[in-house]
Amino acid sequence: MKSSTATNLTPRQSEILAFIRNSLEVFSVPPTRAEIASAFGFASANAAEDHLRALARKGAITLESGSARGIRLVEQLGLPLIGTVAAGSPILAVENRLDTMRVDPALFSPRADYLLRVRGLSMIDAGILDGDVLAIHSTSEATNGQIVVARIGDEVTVKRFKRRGTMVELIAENKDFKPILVNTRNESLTIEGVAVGLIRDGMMR
Amino acid sequence: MKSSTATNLTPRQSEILAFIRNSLEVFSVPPTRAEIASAFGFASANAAEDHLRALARKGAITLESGSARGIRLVEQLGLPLIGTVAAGSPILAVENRLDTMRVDPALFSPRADYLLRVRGLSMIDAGILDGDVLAIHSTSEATNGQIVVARIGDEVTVKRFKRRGTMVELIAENKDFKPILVNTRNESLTIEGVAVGLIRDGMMR
DNA sequence: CCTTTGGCTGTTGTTATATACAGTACACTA
DNA sequence: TAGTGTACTGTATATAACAACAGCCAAAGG
Repeated sequence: MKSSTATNLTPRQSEILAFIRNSLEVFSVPPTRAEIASAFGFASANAAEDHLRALARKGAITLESGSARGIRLVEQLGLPLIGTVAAGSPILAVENRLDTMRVDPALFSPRADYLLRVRGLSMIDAGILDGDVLAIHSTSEATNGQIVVARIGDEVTVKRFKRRGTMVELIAENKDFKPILVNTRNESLTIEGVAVGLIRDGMMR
Repeated sequence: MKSSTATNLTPRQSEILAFIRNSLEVFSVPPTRAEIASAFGFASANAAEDHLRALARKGAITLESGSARGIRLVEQLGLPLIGTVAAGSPILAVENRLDTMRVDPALFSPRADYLLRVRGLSMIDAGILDGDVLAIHSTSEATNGQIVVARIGDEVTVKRFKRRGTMVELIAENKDFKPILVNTRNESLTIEGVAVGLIRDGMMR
């Protein structure tokens, strides 16, 4: 299996990483380039920048472009839980991130971009129960048989995907639900992503 | 007694505080003014600024002036453990902060500014044991009888302070140690601070 | 030998962020 | 009824911070 942290770090890079950890622990903020430089006695903040790039390249951190103190430790990175989707409920925007779950995005293949909690029983025969969290890979491409996150106008739903010509069939995995038929010629249908995994928590409750 | 968190927060202020907590939990970074504003739908980042000031005034957070994302939750604020001082060991600079201990700075009076771990037995008769952590109030003023952090040239030591004219006596609280006599006329002596408290951890080990 | 990589210095442009100031509206209270 | 605090809008500005570019030096490796 072997996922998680790549550790081809040079000694110096490990020191930088440790400093970032320390900064988070002690100040609860990641450091700036200048702070790193001054802590290590660099005359130029760019030395810190280089180290950060190396750490990002090696997968130890991620850098939030343009954001002040935008250093994130991959080891405490998770996937954003974007919202809850039922049959017909509006999806929340990425900005309305509800929570983060500490899950390795690379656990799923293709990699998961965000999580979505499913409400309702419409996918129960696919083993997707009420309250389950779906790992979603963002894409507008779907192939027949995949479970997709689809947006029809303002409404978002999770269904199994089946295309026949210009007709798309969104099939609930529950015999009590009828398939949704969409003619892509005159109705707007957007594929938001495909389900690449599932997480079920709170099983003991 | 009554210290710690003042909770005269308005509902709105509590929401802001909760958002900051959430931001720290989810992104492991405090939010910017703009992020707060956009999360709450404020048209102006200044609304966030005002809330932050109110929260800072009420003691829920502290604001690091001029620093990007310089919001700190008081509830997870602590005192910096600056270094270790023995009789004659060099003190570490504030930048060489070793750790943070979650202790209310206002627990001590006057308030503690940093912590110092003491090595050695030179103050054992004052109840300061090897490994104890002293809470230090930064000041260059000391009165007779106080336990001070004194710097003589490059060396830092913790002793009881006694001034007689231009002579300063730094007295160890251990009969095996002789007092240090400093003539402030020709020797450099700096009072770094006075001990205002003591913390002993690891008593069960 | 040349090339690459790590680890730096030094400089500069852009933008993200903090923060001050002026003003509005509303609720509370002395 | 004037005064105060909360909760904002809107504008403006200084600077903190990111990030790109150009180099230098030493060690490693093919």
